[in-house]
Amino acid sequence: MKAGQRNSIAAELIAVLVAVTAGQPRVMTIRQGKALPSGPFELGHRSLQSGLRDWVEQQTRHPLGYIEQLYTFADRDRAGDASEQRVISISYLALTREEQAEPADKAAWRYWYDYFPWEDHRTGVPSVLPDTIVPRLKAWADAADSRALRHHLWQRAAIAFGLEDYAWNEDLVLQRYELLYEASFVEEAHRGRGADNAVFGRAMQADHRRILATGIARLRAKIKYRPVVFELMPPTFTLLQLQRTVEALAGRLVHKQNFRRLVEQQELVEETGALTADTGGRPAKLFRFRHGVLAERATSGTKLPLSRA
Amino acid sequence: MKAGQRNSIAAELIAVLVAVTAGQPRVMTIRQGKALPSGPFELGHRSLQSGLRDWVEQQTRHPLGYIEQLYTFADRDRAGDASEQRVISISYLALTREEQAEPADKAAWRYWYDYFPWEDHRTGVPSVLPDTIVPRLKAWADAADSRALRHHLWQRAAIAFGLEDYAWNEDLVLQRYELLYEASFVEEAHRGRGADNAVFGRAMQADHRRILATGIARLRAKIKYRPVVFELMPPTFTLLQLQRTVEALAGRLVHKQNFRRLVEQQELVEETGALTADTGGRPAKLFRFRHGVLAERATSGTKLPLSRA
DNA sequence: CCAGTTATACTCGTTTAGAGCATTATTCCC
DNA sequence: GGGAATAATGCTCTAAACGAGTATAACTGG
Repeated sequence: MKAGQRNSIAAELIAVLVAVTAGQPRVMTIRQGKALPSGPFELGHRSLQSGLRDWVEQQTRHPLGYIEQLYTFADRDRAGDASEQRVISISYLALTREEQAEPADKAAWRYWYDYFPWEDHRTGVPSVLPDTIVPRLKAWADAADSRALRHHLWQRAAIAFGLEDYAWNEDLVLQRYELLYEASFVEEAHRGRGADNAVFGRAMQADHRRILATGIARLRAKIKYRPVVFELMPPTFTLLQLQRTVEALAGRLVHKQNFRRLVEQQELVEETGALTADTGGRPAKLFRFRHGVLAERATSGTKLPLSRA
Repeated sequence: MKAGQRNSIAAELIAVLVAVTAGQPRVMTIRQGKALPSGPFELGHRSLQSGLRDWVEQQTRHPLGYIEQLYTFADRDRAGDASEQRVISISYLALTREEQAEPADKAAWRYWYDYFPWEDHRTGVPSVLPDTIVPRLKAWADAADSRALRHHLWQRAAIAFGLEDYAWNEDLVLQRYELLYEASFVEEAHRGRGADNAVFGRAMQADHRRILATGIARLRAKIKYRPVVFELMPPTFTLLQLQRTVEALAGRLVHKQNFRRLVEQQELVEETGALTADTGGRPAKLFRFRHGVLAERATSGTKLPLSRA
């Protein structure tokens, strides 16, 4: 059978475009922050990636740098309507430096923790977690029918949110979002019926927030073994700037001395010779990314010296 | 714009279905081992995964267990013809135990090292590497125009194949295949013009061998941090059987005592109480996978205690 | 009984990772 | 000019993880 003739299938390209500015991670959005840049894949596109570039650059006037594929899905219940038209969504993670140029149209950079307030642990555990999310998750789990199910749900919550004896794991962004979705604590879970989205983060259209969660999770995992942070850095930077960027992405603080040790012993950077006329404190050496590492090491990378407890 | 109407797009689902039997890794194929199981995604399918299951089970009569997405692509030069029809290929990695039932039709399990003879280092470096591949790569690199390019190509070869001061890295399956492709050392690179495929492994149709390489690379990387090996194991097994399976996938041997230490201290398995009436040697305890770990640990996993040099 | 084979227990030295202390070099403010 | 505050940077300590090796136990087949 010659495929495609009997099938009305369209492909949609979606980008999670990330930049870190002034120590804050941001994501490019359109429609008042309610959607990620996206557009249909068309016959004229050379490849999926070039199609993505076309759309994003058109919608946001911002060029894409590093790109990596996230996930492809086509679940029937996505659009809500069981129409004849079937859409395959192909999502990407893109990293860039925030440019001077004004984004086009309604495109705008948004702080990503506006969408996931419970994910930023840099200044300690966000109060919304112990105050609201955890008690509600507990109540939700307790409301389950069987004893086994109650235990199972609470177990999942404990792992995802670092409760009981489990430590907080910053990589579980997607699991946390999905748990909140399952428990109907995010607006997307009950469209139109209205929920207090103030507490559970800013909502997005369709499943864009889930895709964003996927992107954040991937990026948090990846910075630990691949030198991708540098895609987000300016040409030269101090080690503290680099550290702040990593911390912004990971949503948690790292041990400064150990971070330096790691970066230097892995020879990820080289001195430029210059110093910064910095904000308060002793002047810092300026570094640049040592591009050689990309060639030398197909493997290993930047492990985060995260704290134990 | 309502997408899809102006575009004639079809989606194809492709599976890299892996099993390990008698210490040998195998992949499910159709058409005399020249193709991976695949089929079009259709409107009737509930999701991409369920569509994949339908096709593979129909073509091979073998049920799929664990499934994970590999990659989605739609490069224009794939099919060779620049036709009006555009195909998006979505590939998956699937793990299973080889079943008793005869595969349907022309479906058959094939040793995956038949396709990549240079990837099996369990009994030492395959002779094809020093005897043929390396000299030819050297000649290929030396034939480049500029001095810079010569150095660059040889550098890439050295990293990918563990030459010069670089150690062999079993995860670089895809990089190695692509290098051989670039150098026109695999049959796929010059379709119809005929090459000695005996040396450079069995060829496959279209880019199926590249997809297989992607699957192997993913699996080799994944067994190091996630307990996915158990998807390939029978319900109970000895630690040596487990080790042999890991070694079959990784294409290299591991240190037996350290492997046991790792598996046990991570509490991946539990004793069944039974022993094996084994082949020669002292009887071994039988273990089963401790399914609890899947719930307990969303992160971390089974690092391989690989040898240094 | 012996050779061969596998299972299993332990030890040793090196490397890595988390944590903390100490010192140096600036700016800001009084 | 003298702190206080802020950063940068150098160094040590400890525990865990990792690669490697030794030793011993339990079985099979001749």
